[in-house]
Amino acid sequence: MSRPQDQQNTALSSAPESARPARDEEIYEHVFDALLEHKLAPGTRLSEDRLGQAFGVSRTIIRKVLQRLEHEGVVEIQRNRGAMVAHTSSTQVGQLFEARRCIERAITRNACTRVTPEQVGQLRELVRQEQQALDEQDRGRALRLSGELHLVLAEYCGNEFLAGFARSLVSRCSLAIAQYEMAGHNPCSCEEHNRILDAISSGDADQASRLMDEHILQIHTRIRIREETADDPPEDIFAALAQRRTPKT
Amino acid sequence: MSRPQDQQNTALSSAPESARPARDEEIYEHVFDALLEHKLAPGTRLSEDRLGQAFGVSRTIIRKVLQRLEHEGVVEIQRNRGAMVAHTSSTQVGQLFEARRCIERAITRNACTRVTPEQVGQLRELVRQEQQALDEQDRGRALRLSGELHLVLAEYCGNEFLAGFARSLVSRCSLAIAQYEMAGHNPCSCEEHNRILDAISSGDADQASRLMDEHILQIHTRIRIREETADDPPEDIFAALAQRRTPKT
DNA sequence: ATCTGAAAAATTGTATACAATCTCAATAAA
DNA sequence: TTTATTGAGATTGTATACAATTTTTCAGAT
Repeated sequence: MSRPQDQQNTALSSAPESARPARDEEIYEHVFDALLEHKLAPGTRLSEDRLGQAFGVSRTIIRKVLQRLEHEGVVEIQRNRGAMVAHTSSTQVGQLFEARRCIERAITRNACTRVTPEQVGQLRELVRQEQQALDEQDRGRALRLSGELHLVLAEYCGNEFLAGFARSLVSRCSLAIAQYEMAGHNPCSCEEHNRILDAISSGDADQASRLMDEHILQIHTRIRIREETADDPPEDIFAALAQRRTPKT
Repeated sequence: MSRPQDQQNTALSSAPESARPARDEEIYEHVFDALLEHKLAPGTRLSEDRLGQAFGVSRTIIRKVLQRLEHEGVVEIQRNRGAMVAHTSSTQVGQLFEARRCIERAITRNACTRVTPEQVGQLRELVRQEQQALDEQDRGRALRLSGELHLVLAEYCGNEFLAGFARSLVSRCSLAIAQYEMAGHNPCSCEEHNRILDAISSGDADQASRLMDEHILQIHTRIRIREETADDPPEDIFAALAQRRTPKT
């Protein structure tokens, strides 16, 4: 229905850019970030054709990306019916936060004995950016940065498996928040984040893991169950997806 | 190099079998079980062509299966270089068991308040089969059944996220064991399994989670680090893969 | 004998063709 | 009006063709 292949040839011949950085990985990150910024509401259909068109690749690549997202739990794929942004049942919300508390307590505890002062500095910087985004009313960015703090802390805990699980849970939680959260709530968790970092940098594992536990309970509490299914995305959402987001730092 | 397509046509026209049960899922399970039974050693190359030939499907399907296995951590895929059964570094072994203890303690604790007597019965049955496999010297089967006990218990804990993590960790551990374990060790953990089930069915969460923790430490202790890379699988390994394993019950 | 490099073979990466399935609207029957 | 039905259009499932890359082989030089 449009010119079949031209973009990837263009990229190949005209742009010699330093060692092609794996197209699928790039697309995956675009979509993943969009989810974390609540640009794609739960229930949104992700058509292979339209995504492929938006990014200038064939369905093969899109399929790979969607399968990865499915495995991380942020996308649902039904046989012969395609992919959509995952819904979260109220039962799942409870399980989600229970699992997060279990994992992130352990991560925080580990981090206390392994994290370097330099890493703490990077974490502080993330909180600062989150606060700044909030000041600038950029809610989507603040949300993503908040999630990113948990993700980066997880990477610093010295256990790649726990870190991977945390990644999956944090992004899944972000979707749940998008689905259930009241419109005009109070999203600021910067103060809590800073207190956790205080405890970590002082090496107080009990205190740090306790604060993290309470922090996650706090997030859970902010959610109020409201049955709501999101539908019909704005028409140009896929084209918008292909735009690069604001750089992280 | 051989007849391109014939098998799937055969399946389509001659066998009307009740609602085709998703070919990729089926293949995934074959390979997954083979991994858990130590039929595929770490380092074994998994060629798309050969796997496709063995199962009578195109590379498309095999690719999907391999990507899923990669995401679960039991297969490594390197760009342009294909897939192989995952290696586990000694650092990872430590992280693996640390994560398992964290997750399975929580699972066991939850199970104590949720598991039904009937479910306990099914778990007992698994232990019984494991013991039987050991008696019959069928070590591969015993290994798989041992892992399956942990997997099924995880499903009974009422938290799908923790269950998913446990699944990934248990299979990953199985590979680590295949890679590191001494040849003539003592693999019997049936007694430990039964004691854990005793505690669970009596509803003693503290005791049960403590026993599970010790059990996993025990498995970890049994592993002795030995640098060893497995190579050259027997030639017909892929054909053997396509055979159905012994039914679970 | 060993190393080097280039050609050949094998393997993976991606796009695409066609089949299978689902969606949905238009039509007909109740 | 409501409910079935049917068929066109859209979407996904799978195989396959071809391109890109890696691996292997083998001649030729040192």
